[in-house]
Amino acid sequence: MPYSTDEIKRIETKWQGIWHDKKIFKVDVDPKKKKYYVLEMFPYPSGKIHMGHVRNYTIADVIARFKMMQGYHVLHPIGYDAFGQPAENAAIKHKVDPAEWTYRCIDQMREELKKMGFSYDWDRELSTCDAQYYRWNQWIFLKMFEKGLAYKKASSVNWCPSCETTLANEEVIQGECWRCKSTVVQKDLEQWYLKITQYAEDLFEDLQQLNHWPPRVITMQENWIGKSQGVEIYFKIQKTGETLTVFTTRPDTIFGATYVVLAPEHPLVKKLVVGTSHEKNVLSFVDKVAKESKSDRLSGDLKKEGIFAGQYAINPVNQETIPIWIADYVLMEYGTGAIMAVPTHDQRDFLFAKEHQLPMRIVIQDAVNPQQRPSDLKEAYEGDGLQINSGIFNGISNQEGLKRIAAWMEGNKMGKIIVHWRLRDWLISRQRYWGTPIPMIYCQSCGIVPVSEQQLPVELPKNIKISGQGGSPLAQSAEFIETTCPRCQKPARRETDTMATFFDSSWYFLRFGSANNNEKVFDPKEAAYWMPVDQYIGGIEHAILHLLYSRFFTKFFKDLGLIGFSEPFYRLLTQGMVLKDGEVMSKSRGNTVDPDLVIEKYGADTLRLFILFAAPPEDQLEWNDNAIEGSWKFLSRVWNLIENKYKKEDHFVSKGMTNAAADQEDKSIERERNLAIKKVTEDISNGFKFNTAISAMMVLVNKIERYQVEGHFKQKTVNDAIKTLVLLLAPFTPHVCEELWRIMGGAEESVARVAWPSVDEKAMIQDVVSIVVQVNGKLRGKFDVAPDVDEEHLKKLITADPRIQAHLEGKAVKKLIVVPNKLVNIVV
RNA sequence: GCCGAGAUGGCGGAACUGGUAUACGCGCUGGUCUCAAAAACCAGUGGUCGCAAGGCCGUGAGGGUUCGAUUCCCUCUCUCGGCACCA
Repeated sequence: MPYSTDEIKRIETKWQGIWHDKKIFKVDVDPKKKKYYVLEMFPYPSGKIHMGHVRNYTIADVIARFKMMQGYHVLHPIGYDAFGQPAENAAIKHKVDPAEWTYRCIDQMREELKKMGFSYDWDRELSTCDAQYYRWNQWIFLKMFEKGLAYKKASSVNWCPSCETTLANEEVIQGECWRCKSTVVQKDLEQWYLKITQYAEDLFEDLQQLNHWPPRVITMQENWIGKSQGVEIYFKIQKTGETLTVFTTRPDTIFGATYVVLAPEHPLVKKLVVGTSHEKNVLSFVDKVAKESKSDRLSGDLKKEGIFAGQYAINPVNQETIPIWIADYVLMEYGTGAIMAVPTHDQRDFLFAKEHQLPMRIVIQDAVNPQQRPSDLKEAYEGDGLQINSGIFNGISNQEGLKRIAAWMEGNKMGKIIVHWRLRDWLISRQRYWGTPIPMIYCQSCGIVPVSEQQLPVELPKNIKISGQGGSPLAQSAEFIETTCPRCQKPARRETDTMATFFDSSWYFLRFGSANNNEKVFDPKEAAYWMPVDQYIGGIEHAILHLLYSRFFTKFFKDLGLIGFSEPFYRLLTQGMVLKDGEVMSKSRGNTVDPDLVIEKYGADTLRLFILFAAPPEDQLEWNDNAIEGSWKFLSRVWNLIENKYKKEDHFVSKGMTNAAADQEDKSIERERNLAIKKVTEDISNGFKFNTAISAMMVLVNKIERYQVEGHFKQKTVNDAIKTLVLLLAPFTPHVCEELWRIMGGAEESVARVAWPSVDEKAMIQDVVSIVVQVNGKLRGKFDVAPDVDEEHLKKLITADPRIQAHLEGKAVKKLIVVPNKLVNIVV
């Protein structure tokens, strides 16, 4: 049978059926076996898979199948991150029920995944929109509430005017909604938060353990959590005696503070100016800043505007009276919303002070370019030096001053040493329908009361009109809202907001271990066996959001005593994007390639092979309609190898060769076979270099074909080489390999259960090695010699060669460098 | 501005701890087969000079270390990604 589209379809359908029916990839806890948990970031069920999914899941599948063949007990599950806005948008557009729409999409998605031949344990499939899943979201929320980690507060929040809902800080990218790119505005609302900041220290410190994560993801998380060590300093307002707290990371410069600045939103601003001659101007300035959007304020020319508040503060270290200003370059969200300004040693303060002719004082002496007068400074000096004008601290280095001044201030109650985190608490309530109802009840007499665990799940009501016109859709349903208070049994109302969908995905990896358990969120014993995830694979776009939240939840579960580890993902691979014509594939650009059409034309195996071969997994991958033909051709050549060259009977084939020459050929194939095993195994194990692993298999095929042409070999040796090839290739292109394995008489019910081939080091030893000869570092010749030949002999051999002699003519040999079995360099 | 990653043929990409640069594939050129085409197979394919043998140049640019540098060090250019009035 020739390798054809029809044949491929038959084979792929056949084996997908067998894997499914015989549950080849089903696993359960087995303490006797060594486990391996491979997980890909589960998809949002849009109904169609795209090339990004194909790449992500193919990478995961090769790893899963490779580990299975290596004898690991592999957990490789799949599910659907099924709550979220697209279902609501579809509901508005097509007038369908979001649940119906979502489940239909899931059905389509499942079919597409099956067509790719992924090795999932389908018995563990889950969807976050199932009540059997989201009831555990609610359970976790109640636990967090119980521990004081879930709380409600009124605050200025991020609001997306187009999605009509609140957003977490992590969902605002450069001032825009991560989903729809609308400009995010600030609104004052009362919302539910998770106290992720309580874990800031752990989330930051434990990054050190994640040695198998891409460094850039670590860096991104470090930046996001944003640790800064500093001091809170207490200034007194001269007139009222009230305390004004500022935050600084440079306590060594405190003696150079010549004014303080408040953010326009700072609560003290109004108090300072009320009833004074400054009131009108200050309030109108505050008003003006408030009208600028956050993104306007952060971008643009960074012009610093400000106004004098008409009041003075007292510097606690020297009792100096300095003016209080209000300026837009100080942000209410960071630190205390107030700073001490040291224009000589902070460039922003410097520019502001110049603009408004505020005083300056140098307190750190630049050793290279020492300045005495602030007026000589062209810019702030932010480097190290000796303390001057700093009272009892004069003469010490500022690095020393940093510690001693901080400790001294703390000792004298002028301030407090603290760590400030950039990370904010996670706003999780959303004014949307298609999500997990927050299990809270508002009672007139008891206040905010949690739903009791026994009453979970709080089911999402059906038949809700979704207009997209704002307000929580659940508020429409009287039947949903009206309930009784679990505490006093009086009539009460339910919370109508739903949870951010990132809540759902923050713990699904634990649920996969106990996917069908209806008694518990997950079974601690199963979690102890399967977790942590050995290899997680997904897109870089989740470097902060999902990965940070998942780490937070894991730490929370550990504190609950449900698990014994604090990091969920041992190893992380972030795959590169799939590009077409140099741009990211996207519907809006109209440059997508539908995986379904590619499967239709070439089959899943060819698609898998191409996507693994075209680039290393972490790099961007340029889709190429021509190049995929190469993958098809390769599989066709492998196929023909078995059709044409694999023979059941082992017999000696030699066409006019001496036995010695035939043995030589025979040895050579065996060597190539072992080289391929070694290369493929190492490439998968060390960094998932699938592209070079595939090229090694191509090399083996080239070699086998060449030996065939010459016709000198023992059949058994060639058969072995072909069998090995099929096993090595099986994780990459499983359908065709299952079929070939069966044709060759493989006994196991699936090639996935056959042991991965091992390397015979002895078979790789060569009788001759090629020695490269250089003269002055330039390649001048090659010699085949016996391994470990002695230097004198080698020298004689080389210098006797006329080609080498030509390059040595009339020159004295200065030096001879010999790298054993590799190279000789003659220096003249 | 700060941090991180990178730059290799016409293209995607290889190159172990410094040791034959361009593996493997795509494309291209020529050939075999065919009435023809497709497919398949074979050969060639960094630039340049040369009839040839062979020489010279060549991994973003410039310098350095070394017998020898894509690999190590310094300076610079460009590309991509992240963060960014963070006190």
